[in-house]
Amino acid sequence: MNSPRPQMTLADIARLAGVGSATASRALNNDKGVSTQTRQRVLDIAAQYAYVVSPEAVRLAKGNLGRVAVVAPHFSRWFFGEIVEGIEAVLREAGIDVLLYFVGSLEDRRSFFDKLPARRKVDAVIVVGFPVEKAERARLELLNVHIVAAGGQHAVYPNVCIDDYRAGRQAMDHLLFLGHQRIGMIEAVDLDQPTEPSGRSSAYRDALRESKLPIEPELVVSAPWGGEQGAEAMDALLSLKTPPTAVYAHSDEVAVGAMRSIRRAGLRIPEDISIVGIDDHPIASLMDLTTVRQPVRSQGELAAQMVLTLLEGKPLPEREITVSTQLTMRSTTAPPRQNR
Amino acid sequence: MNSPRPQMTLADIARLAGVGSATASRALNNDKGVSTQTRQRVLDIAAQYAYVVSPEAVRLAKGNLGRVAVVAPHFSRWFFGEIVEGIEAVLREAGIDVLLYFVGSLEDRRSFFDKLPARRKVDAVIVVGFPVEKAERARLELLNVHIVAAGGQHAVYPNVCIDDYRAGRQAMDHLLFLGHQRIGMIEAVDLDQPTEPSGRSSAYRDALRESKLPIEPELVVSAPWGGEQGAEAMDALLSLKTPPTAVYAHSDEVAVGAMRSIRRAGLRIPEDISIVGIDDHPIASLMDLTTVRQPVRSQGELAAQMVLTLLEGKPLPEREITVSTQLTMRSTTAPPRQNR
DNA sequence: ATTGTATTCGGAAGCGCTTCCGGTTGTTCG
DNA sequence: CGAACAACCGGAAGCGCTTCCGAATACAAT
Repeated sequence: MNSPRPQMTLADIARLAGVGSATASRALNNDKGVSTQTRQRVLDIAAQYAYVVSPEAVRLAKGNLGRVAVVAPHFSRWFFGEIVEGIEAVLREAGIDVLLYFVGSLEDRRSFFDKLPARRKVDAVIVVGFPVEKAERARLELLNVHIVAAGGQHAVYPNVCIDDYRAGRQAMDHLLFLGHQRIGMIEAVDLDQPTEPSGRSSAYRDALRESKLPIEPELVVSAPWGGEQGAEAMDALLSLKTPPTAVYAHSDEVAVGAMRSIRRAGLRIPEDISIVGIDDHPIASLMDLTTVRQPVRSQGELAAQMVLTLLEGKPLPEREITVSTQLTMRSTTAPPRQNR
Repeated sequence: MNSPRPQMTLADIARLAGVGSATASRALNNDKGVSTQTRQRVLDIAAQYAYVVSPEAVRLAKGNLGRVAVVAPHFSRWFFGEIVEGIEAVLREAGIDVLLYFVGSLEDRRSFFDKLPARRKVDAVIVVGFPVEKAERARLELLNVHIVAAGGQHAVYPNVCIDDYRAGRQAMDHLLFLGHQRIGMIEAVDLDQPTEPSGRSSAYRDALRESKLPIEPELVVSAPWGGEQGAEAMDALLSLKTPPTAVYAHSDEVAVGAMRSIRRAGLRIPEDISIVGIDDHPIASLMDLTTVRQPVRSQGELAAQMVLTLLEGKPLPEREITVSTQLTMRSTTAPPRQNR
């Protein structure tokens, strides 16, 4: 099936073309110092024998790697896939290979950070969507590699992300503006990742405080990212003696889950309960969900570009890029019943 | 910031440990033929100086690559992300690196298949979710690499996928069993990919035919994968003089889009119109969508395992693996109005 | 004491490429 | 016509590792 046809080497091509290996190399790499005819001859021979270079040898000789690692906790979630697409697109453009590391569980992470230094495989690593722990940072520094974070604030490294606090405020202020007084929050947390207090949460409290509204602990429930979890959280909110008239969810997926609970409880959206999410996940538009849009793909692209300039040895124009978010009103939010 | 601390080489470690480079190599690789003390000494020195091997050199010397490419048209769509997760998990387990190639547009594809052979970078490639064209196949064969297809039927190469026809029948038979007589189909197509007649479509016609129901062309509309497109397609169906009482969509995303159209048209699901999708996308559960479930992650895992056995030079126990699908009934399907 | 067998180790030859450096040509200018 | 210079090319030295092979030492068997 797979004929192990002997791979030709540069030396073979050189010999066949009747030139030295140095010349062959120059011809193939489009370096100067080779006459047009010689170059053509080499190229022809190479094409004829389907010559392909050995990237290992090239890299060994040149001393660079041309590879960057992308580390993320998931890929099946839209946000991550989208961001990785962005990264891949610009990196490939630059001729750099993208190595994928999927580190879902804490255990995976640990093993990733342990083994990484053992194999000097990449020029840089892009960490997508989770904070890097102290110990992990130490490992990373060991191998003398550039690090960039995308889609997760991370002051330690150059990073690109949204302003979580601002996004949260956009959502909350919208609800407040509509006249809601009793607003619930479904706080998204990640069990597997070391979690830091999110700006999305403090935005909730600040907004309430500024509106002179009480902050009632029973109105905030937390749930892992994900629709099912959002649904459960919403069930909790719904079982309150006096449920909220509006809900602010940390993500669209969570919000959509919550919507199912509301629907199943026989309540209508937005007549009985308003709901707003964050992300502008494709599903948001399909569900007519009001949300705070964040550009995801470009976060990936920007992070990749940072890596590129870092790789060129240039300084970063700015260590932290914050991409802007905007409220996208659809039809899951409306003034509370009594105000209509 | 990034101290370009000189990287130690094997030779350095060997010298420091007072042994030959051969011995150092053996010690580090846990080969036999090294006394315990010597080995320990080398290991200590290596640890102390944070020695990391150069994978290029190792590969050059050993002659193998240890890398496989995963090629997919998207990553932000759940199906692809999930399948890639599966692949990555088993390949990493085996110590193999996963290179990512995202080939959304036709153009991307072309350039991918053109350049791939120019850099003998991988031992195998896994093609996810799209058929490989003739010309591309030729390129692939050129570089003497294993090829496996996942999530897309592809008789040419070893592959793992679902039985599209069967899945379609499961959906259609369900609708038919409920008593629907006028069933629409939203056929998903991919503009950027060479498309082959899908088993999902022939299932529709066969099912109708077997039930002695007429096949009306106006009842089938096609749309690119994606919610918005599904919504538009549904609009078309809705604008028929007599719209269908049930709709079979080729994917959940399309189905969910269609649901929005139905909802916006003031119709109720399933009372006025039933709808069934394929995939069991997480969103399906959130929308209470009846669908035909396919195991996605395991398709990725199985494909990766195929690659592994291929890489070991063993023959494949079976060239084609078909994973089974099952109807998952939720609440978007019910008997048509008049039959209740 | 001698021969034999294991065990441990180091030298050195690659792996396939890039690149420095010096040698040949061919051209141009004084 | 000779010198100066450019353009082109080949030999060979790495790049950092693995691995073959032979040397050295140790220890058991004769």
